Amino acid sequence: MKIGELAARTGVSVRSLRYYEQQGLLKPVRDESGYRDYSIFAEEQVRTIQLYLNLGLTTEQIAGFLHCVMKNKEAFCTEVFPIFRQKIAEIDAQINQLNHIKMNLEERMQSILDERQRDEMEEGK
Amino acid sequence: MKIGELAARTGVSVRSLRYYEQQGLLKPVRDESGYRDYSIFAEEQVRTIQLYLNLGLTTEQIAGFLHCVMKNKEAFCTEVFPIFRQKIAEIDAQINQLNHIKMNLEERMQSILDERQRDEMEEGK
DNA sequence: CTTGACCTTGACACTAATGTCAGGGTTTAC
DNA sequence: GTAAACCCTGACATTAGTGTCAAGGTCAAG
Repeated sequence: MKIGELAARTGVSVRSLRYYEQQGLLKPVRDESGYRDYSIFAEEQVRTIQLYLNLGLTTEQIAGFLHCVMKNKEAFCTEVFPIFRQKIAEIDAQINQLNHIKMNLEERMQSILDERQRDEMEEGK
Repeated sequence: MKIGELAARTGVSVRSLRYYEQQGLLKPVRDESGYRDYSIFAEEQVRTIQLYLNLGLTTEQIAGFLHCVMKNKEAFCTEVFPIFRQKIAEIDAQINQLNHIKMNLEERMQSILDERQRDEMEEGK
């Protein structure tokens, strides 16, 4: 299957497919004229890549375990667990920071409201 | 005050001070030889800029309300509220997305654990 | 009057995945 | 045999703030 067909089947752009290859995620063979030739497994592989990209993993991280995920041996792929744990820890840290910022912003809004209230009181006295 | 002194006082790099100026956040005058000359108010202004950058606002957003925050009239600056509200909404959306991703990752880890368990059972029977 | 510390502008690098364009080769259908 | 549709590589742009370098002007102390 040529790159255009794979792109059409998966909804992933030709540009991205070439990028995944460059990052070591796909390894199509080349035909006589240099065109990429993808196996039938490439389609599932691309969907898997997209899945993990959407979960916020980088192509580098995905490259670290894609080979065993594709063999349906996720369960015995020792590379998967630490990456998932690390990602979850990152997410927790991000959520914490966002909550801090949100609270800070809310405090600021509240103090503005308080100040307005005070000013209205003073005007009215 | 020249740019180096302002950088030393605030802990913000010379590079960043020039960038803030380019983004319309600072407007130092120039002396005869073209050197930037900052007023004494610039120091507080820079600290304020850093505060809001750390809260995740962009220089463009900060430029939208910095003038009135600096006059200590935050309370009557109509520009502040919608920006804060928008930022809080963005943060909520980000937290939601991160939670979805986290749950997805946890489910995946759990299903790997379950699969391992199943395989161990099968081996042992 | 020279040295070193400071200032100026302009430019490129970084991150990560993707869009897009240019310039050129191949294949397919008519 | 030609035009359309496809493929190739390489390169630059995007975001947003900051680091860093080059090439050069200015200033203060000795």
